[in-house]
Amino acid sequence: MGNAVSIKDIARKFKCAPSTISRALNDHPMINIDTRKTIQEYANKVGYQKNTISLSLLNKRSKTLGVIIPSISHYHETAIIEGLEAILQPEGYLLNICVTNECHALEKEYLNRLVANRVDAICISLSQETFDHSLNEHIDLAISRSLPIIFMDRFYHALDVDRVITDDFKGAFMATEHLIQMGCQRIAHLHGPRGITVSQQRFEGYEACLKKYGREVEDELVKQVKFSPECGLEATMHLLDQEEKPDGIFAVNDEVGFGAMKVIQERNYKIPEDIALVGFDDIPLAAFAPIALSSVSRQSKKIGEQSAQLFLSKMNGISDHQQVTLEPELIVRSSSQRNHFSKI
Amino acid sequence: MGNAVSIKDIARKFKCAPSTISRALNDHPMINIDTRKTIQEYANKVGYQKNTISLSLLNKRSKTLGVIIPSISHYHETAIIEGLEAILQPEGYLLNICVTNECHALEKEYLNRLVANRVDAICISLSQETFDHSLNEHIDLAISRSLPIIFMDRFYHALDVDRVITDDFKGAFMATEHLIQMGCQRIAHLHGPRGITVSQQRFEGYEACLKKYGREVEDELVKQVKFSPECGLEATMHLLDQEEKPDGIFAVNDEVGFGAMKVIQERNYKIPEDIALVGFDDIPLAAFAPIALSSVSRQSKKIGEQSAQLFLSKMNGISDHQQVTLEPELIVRSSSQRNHFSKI
DNA sequence: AATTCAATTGCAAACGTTTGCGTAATTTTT
DNA sequence: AAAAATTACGCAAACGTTTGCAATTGAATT
Repeated sequence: MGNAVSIKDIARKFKCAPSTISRALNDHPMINIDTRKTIQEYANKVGYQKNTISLSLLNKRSKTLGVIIPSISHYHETAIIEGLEAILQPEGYLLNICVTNECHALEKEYLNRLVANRVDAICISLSQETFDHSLNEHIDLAISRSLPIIFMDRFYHALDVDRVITDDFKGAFMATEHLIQMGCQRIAHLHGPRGITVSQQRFEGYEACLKKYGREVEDELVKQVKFSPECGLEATMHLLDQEEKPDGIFAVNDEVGFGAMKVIQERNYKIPEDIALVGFDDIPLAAFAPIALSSVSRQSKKIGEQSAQLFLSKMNGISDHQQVTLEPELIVRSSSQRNHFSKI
Repeated sequence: MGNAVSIKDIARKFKCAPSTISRALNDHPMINIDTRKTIQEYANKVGYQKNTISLSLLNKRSKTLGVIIPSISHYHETAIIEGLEAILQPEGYLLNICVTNECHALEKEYLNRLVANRVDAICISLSQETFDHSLNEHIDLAISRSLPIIFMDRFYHALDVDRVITDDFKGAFMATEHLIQMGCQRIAHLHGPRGITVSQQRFEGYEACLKKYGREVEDELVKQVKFSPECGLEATMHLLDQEEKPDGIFAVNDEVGFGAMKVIQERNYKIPEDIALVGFDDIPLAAFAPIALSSVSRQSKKIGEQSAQLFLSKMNGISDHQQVTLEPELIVRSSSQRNHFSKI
């Protein structure tokens, strides 16, 4: 790439100043119309392409958005990226995507690298470690330098920030209430990893709903899992090993729900008659689970879109902080749809 | 971000030349050790951070890899990204990820944007449209400017390129042969979209294997689908509507396999006894399908890793083209594992 | 005391582009 | 014909950093 043709090269060719070439290529009326055309044609012929880097240096705008996410292996995260791209591609932006694997050190490293690269803003979903130990100095530092930071999915301790989240509490509440309405008496919860806001929020929604219907959270009905089908399977196995089994399960996400379903069927329990099951995220395969899996959609793509919009408004100089909360949607499928309804 | 502190700012503070600051910060022995320490401490205090953009301009190296992929919603693509990051993060690189949605115009637009941004190389998986219509000028142009282009997954018409692919032909052959060995007599294929190399390769592997065992491809046993469970379901429905039904199905990928499985079960056929089923990609949920889905692993993460390695070797000045072909692996699960074996 | 040498630091160019201002050359106005 | 206005272009600085070379200082050697 050392041989890329520059404005200076063209200027040499035409024996004129680089500024003339620059103006000609930008169709500046100050330059004679014929000169303009000639230069444009030549530039076209030799495949001249503007060097964005020098422009970034000059304008202090890189036309790039940094994206930091803890993982990229689930539907939710890829849908967010799709949402970001859908809005930002037409605006000429590029995405620098960094995956932290829930590791704080990596998050910090990536944040620094993005700042050094002078991205115009950063959309970030905090890592679990950052959350667990409140290791926020790197974030605070970035904010203090007035680099726009947009939080996605996970709350941040400070209040005056920009963020786009789904109301996970409400989603979990809806899922649990649905199970109650389907007549479930003992509703278990497959709880996500500690320290992640969504895990906490979903548990609280589950808890609040039980309370509303005069029930208590029973510790033996709450199992902690990672976001994988294997973990869902194992935890559900333990649930089924208890003498008093659950007749409804609310899984922290669909992958976990898949795992739960597997072991429930292996043990020859009927879904939803014996055990009704609801997941979270509404992944594309949810409807193709052994029994079509009910799920709470968190509008993942919309999170990306809204974050992108928020970013654009920042770029347009809107400085007051915005906090967008999206409504979850309960998608009822066979895994929880019972024909006899609750007596409640 | 207009307020970021620069080397010039520090130079003003110390009433010395920017070059001195630069050398001090880089621990250059030419600078007095005490001066060095003082400057470094000060820089640290005010949170100085090197501006990578100016360095990119100077070095003609942006420490960024452009990644162009047709989609990001499947396991395969996200695993590739994970592989790229795993290798390139420690080397200080960032990834500019662009999703084309199989659209040629977008691919071209993104390619230009990446070139303008002077990425050090581009890892690309060509869009379907680019393939269908051989719209390769944008690629050829980039190559002619000696920008390293690494092709992932899909072949490219030219021979002397860098590429990392899985042997899809072989994988498909293995899947089909396995079905034959399981005693299947009428093996259907759910064919991926036209114009995509992997679709073509997998079909050819299927075809070659049938030939090897003295069979012919029957047109009514080959249905074309998009990479979604919905399409898999619909196509399989048509297969089952025929009077002579298949007793084995090789699906172009696992999502399609999920769709196929759904309708097979709805029609009360037994898997694998009545119909054996094999997918492709070995997605994490494959083992959690209604009947654990046999699949061909294409080592998606390794594609990313190898592409990254190839890229690094390019950066180290190795100019001869490399073509890496990874071996697929057949993972046999319940959806195809029969207890009585073929008489062949 | 004159010379050499080493230790520090500054100067200026370079990367590629834009842009305010100055300056020719040409045309229009008085 | 002189003054004013217009047209078309060049100069130079700026963005932030690095680096070869020159320059300065002071100490060590003759």
